[in-house]
Amino acid sequence: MLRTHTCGELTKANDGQEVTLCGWVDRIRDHGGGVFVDLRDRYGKTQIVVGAESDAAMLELAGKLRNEFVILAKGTVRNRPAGQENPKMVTGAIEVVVIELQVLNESKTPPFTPGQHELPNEDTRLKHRYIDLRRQAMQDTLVLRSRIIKGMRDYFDAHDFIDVETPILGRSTPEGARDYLVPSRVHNGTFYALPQSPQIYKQIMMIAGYDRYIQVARCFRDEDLRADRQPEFTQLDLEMSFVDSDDIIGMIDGLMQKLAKDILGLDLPLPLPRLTYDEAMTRFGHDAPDLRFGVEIVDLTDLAKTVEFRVFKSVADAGNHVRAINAPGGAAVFTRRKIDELTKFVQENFGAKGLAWFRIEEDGSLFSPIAKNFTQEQLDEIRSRTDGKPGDLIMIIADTWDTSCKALYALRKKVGLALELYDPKEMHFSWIVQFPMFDYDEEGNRWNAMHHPFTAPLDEDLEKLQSAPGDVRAKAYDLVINGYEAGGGTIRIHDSAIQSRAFELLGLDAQSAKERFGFLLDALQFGAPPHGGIALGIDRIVMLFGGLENIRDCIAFPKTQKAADMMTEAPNRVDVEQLEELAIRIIESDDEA
RNA sequence: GGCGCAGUAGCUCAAUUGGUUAGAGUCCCGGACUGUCGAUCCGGAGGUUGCGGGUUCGAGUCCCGUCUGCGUCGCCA
Repeated sequence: MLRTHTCGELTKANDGQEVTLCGWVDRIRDHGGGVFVDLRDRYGKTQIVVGAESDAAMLELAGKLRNEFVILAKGTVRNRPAGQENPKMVTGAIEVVVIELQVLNESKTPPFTPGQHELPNEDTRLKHRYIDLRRQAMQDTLVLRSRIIKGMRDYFDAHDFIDVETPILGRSTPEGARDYLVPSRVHNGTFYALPQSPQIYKQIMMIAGYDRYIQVARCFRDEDLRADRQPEFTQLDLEMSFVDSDDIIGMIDGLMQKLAKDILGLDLPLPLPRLTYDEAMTRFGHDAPDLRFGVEIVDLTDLAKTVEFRVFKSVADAGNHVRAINAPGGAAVFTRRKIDELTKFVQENFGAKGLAWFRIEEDGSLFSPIAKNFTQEQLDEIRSRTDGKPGDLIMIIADTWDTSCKALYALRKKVGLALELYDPKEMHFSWIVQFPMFDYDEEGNRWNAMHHPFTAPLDEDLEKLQSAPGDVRAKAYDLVINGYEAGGGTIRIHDSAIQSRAFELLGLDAQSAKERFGFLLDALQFGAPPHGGIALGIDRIVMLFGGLENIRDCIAFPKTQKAADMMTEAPNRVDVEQLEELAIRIIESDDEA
């Protein structure tokens, strides 16, 4: 090692010691006769001094240092003169008086510096990611990520799980998300698919008798990005045999308790709270609600049937829904203009027909442009059902179930944020369980698997597979943290009769099921144990534990919204020779339609 | 694919109703200075206002198109 210490560890205890530090020049304060340099590595910063003790040559060299030069400084640790300590620095009690100074490497003037106060725009950060990754915040996050993954591995190792790698080059099973495809050279005209998850492999590991499997698995989905979604992401993939839902949930409960304690110092009481899917949709309009605050949805459909107001009455009579949320103290924050914006927002994003609202005045009366359409009794009823208090704002969506859920969920999120109804540092863990097994595809006129086609139904719902598929609930569970889906899993079907029935409902005949999943269906017939598992989104968990707002900040080299890497400029065009070997021809489209 | 926000000096931003030579801080270059820690002081350099059209006597500003980044809806079994 060129160095004897890092830049984050020297204290008064090292006074008088001769040390050698290596690092990057973070900042220079040049007084002519004396130069102060903050030297930085990933452990911290230490002030080094070239001053009276130094000869002219070293002073000249120090004067030539610039931001992000890589230097080696050999010197003596010395307590700083009285009054010159810097309490903001961990090493602020000491400084290193330089005896020998070497420039290990110069740096071009960087487009931005890791220590600068205003963060550059994201494209600049992504293009020069090596500079961005020098920032304290990025380093903290990558260390956090490493600790979380190690915590997971330690926990599962202690519970007898084994870590198995599954293929990256796999078979395309076109269902769900789009695949990333890799052309085969040996078999021209055929393609591998990158895994959307190791789902099928881990089930086969159960059939093979490795009853506790984990993997830190890279997954790929060729779909559009979001702040919390990357095309390439990492999940903690897990599968267990001889288990039911409670066993998987319990295992992950234990993991979350450990991580919360080790990483955040939080004591999580177990079991983590569980909500059924129906409950979540009814109370919050979403299957991953943010439970750090209340503001639950109140159903006013029955009341709406009795009112004169045609907008409400017609919706209710048509079998649709009139539902409300109450923004506590929202009247002051959501002005008429803000409400107009919210109305436009729910109309444009969710196709809602409108947004009705009531403001509760100081005297308890309800003010609204539509108030004249209601009797006093009806107004009182609206107020009491929504638990309205003076200063509150009641927002009502009259629409289909689906639209009212989406609009009210989105409004609830905005209300929680705008009214600061929760502490941003708070963490709330919960499970959403008993998802519907299928949802109906109106356009395709058929049932779709809500999770995947191997998900097992609840035992008590088995007979409804014949009579009422839409009412069948699945042995499925999602882990929700602060309104984000942090993981999801299911118990799998290991009974071939039930599996056949599920395929039938999904419109897959025996022949096409065999074509698509033949190898798994075969394997399931050779002694498949009852099994199930879960996948936890590691990037999202890092984001949530780190209190961050987007997933790119949790990944060393993330992709942009158009799935590009700004640093390497991937994806890129390749040589004609490469394409020829793969028997691939590019069709250039010159029309913009 | 839809909707929205943004793009001006290396970086972060400003520029009145469309008006004359596009400014500031920082960075960079040169100089001064031994106790700074967002050092200070003096001087200097630095611009295809993302790109392409259009309107106008005149466009950073208005219009059309396009590219890039971000947010979001669709999408993500």
